[in-house]
Amino acid sequence: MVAHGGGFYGGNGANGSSSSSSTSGGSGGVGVCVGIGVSGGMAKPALKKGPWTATEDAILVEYVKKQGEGNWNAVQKNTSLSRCGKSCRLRWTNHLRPNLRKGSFTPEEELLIIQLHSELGNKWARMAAQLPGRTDNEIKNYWNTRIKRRIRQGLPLYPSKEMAHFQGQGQQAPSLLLPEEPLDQPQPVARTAIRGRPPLQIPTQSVFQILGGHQPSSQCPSPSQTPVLLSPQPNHQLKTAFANSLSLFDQTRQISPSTSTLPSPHSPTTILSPSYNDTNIAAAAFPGFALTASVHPYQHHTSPLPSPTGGFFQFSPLPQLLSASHVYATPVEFPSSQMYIRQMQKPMHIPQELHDHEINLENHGNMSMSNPSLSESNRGIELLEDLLDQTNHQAVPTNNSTSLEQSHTSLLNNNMQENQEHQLKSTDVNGWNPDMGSINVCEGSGMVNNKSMHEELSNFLQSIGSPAVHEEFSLTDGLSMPPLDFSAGPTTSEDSLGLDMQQIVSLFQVEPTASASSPWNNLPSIY
DNA sequence: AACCAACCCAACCGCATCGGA
DNA sequence: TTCCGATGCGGTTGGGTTGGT
Repeated sequence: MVAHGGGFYGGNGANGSSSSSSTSGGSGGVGVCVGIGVSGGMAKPALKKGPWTATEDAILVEYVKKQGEGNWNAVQKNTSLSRCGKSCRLRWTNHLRPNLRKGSFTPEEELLIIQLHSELGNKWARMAAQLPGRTDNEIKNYWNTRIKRRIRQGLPLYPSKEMAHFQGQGQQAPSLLLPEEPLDQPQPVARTAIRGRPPLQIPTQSVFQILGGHQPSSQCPSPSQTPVLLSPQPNHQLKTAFANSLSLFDQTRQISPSTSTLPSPHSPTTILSPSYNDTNIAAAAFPGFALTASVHPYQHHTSPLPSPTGGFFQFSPLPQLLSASHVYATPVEFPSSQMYIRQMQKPMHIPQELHDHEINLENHGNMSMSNPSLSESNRGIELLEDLLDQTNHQAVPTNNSTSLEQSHTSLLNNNMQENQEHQLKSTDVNGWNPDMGSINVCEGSGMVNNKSMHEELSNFLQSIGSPAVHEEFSLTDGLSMPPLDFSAGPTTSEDSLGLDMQQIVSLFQVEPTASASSPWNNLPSIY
């Protein structure tokens, strides 16, 4: 092997580009050998490429039976096989090793893949480790074809059936709420009549374009220093709505009714660009939506951290406007791991006046909704879709704001103000809504996989003054840890709770009063 | 039947990491 | 500490297959 000048497949790039084109045509990959076959003056069997034959498989299987796995480069030395070690290893792991599961993925496997991908991103090998008998290549191929199709069809990455499944299992759901749709089946793009209210995915760069500001030049280390400058343009209100959402990325921004009011459309407004602080959560209020994640380019994994060079922002429907209870999850970076802060949302009571108001707005907007409680979010969807349309048509914001858009932005303003008023009404003297439900902090599936990680998680939660964890930790090594008990409550200041503060404020749309030094002092008795 | 586009998937490629000398 | 081979991983390629027209 060494004698070959250190090269797999001949050790140079020369034959790389031609690759399998030379091998394929023939049935069974007969006899096309590419690669450097000569080293020094001594002729060596050329390294074969392309599809494996049954004979080759048999040789490799026999070899592994005798010698065991590993030392793949020795295969060529010790057998008649003219395959490089790399190729042997690949063939073995992907096709020949025992206990491989062949055939299409089961629905359970598909769900697991989706869940794992939401947590791990494109970590195919790690995903494969949790799917017995499946290879990383298989999973990768499955995901890539599935993703390509869904993107082409304009569908979100994670169908809601998976969400329902995770909720039913008490498992961790990805941070996305999605429309009802058959798993992995082609569907037409739904531009209107959205019943399930899908999240919307809007290219990151387009968002920054729409905002008319600068996008962060790099993701790290501190793009939060870069302000986004909003210029006053006809669609200023729309942009401001976005800006308000994006600004909630930044935990230094004070969330209060005064700061969340719309700025004058005649003056530029500076907001802070998304912060990349680890403890920050991207759960920003938008009428009927929340900015729940950004999806990184090429990796397809969600994160609270927007990627300035690609990917897209994801807006999900706010759960409190849904008719049934929903799990609303937001990923947050956690030391050495990932975890979720999950809100177990009780069914939210929607006051009659708000309900009526929504109906009025619908009538005013000539909208026909079968479910009044969804109307606000549907307007949000249309707003966002309009924006998406803009970006899809390469329309950097110009002066031609449509009447529809004006109507939308008007409704947007009304709704935001109405929402605020309603929130202030329904919260207690300290600004906390007793109907908010509980917050559980729990691990991402498969991430807290041993006792030490559990302890690490425990320490972390204590350090941020987290409330008690109600759920048991199911560890992947079969152990089950008792719920973490922080019933003594937080001991830290509001500052160290910034992470939770912002999420709570935006998720529950409540406004802590300035005098409430520590929101945990006023949490519902469920804690 | 022929054509074409989309899909599937095995295999390849480049790079990163690990570990031993 | 450096070098280098072995291994692992993720992205990409391209031929075969399938389904629609």
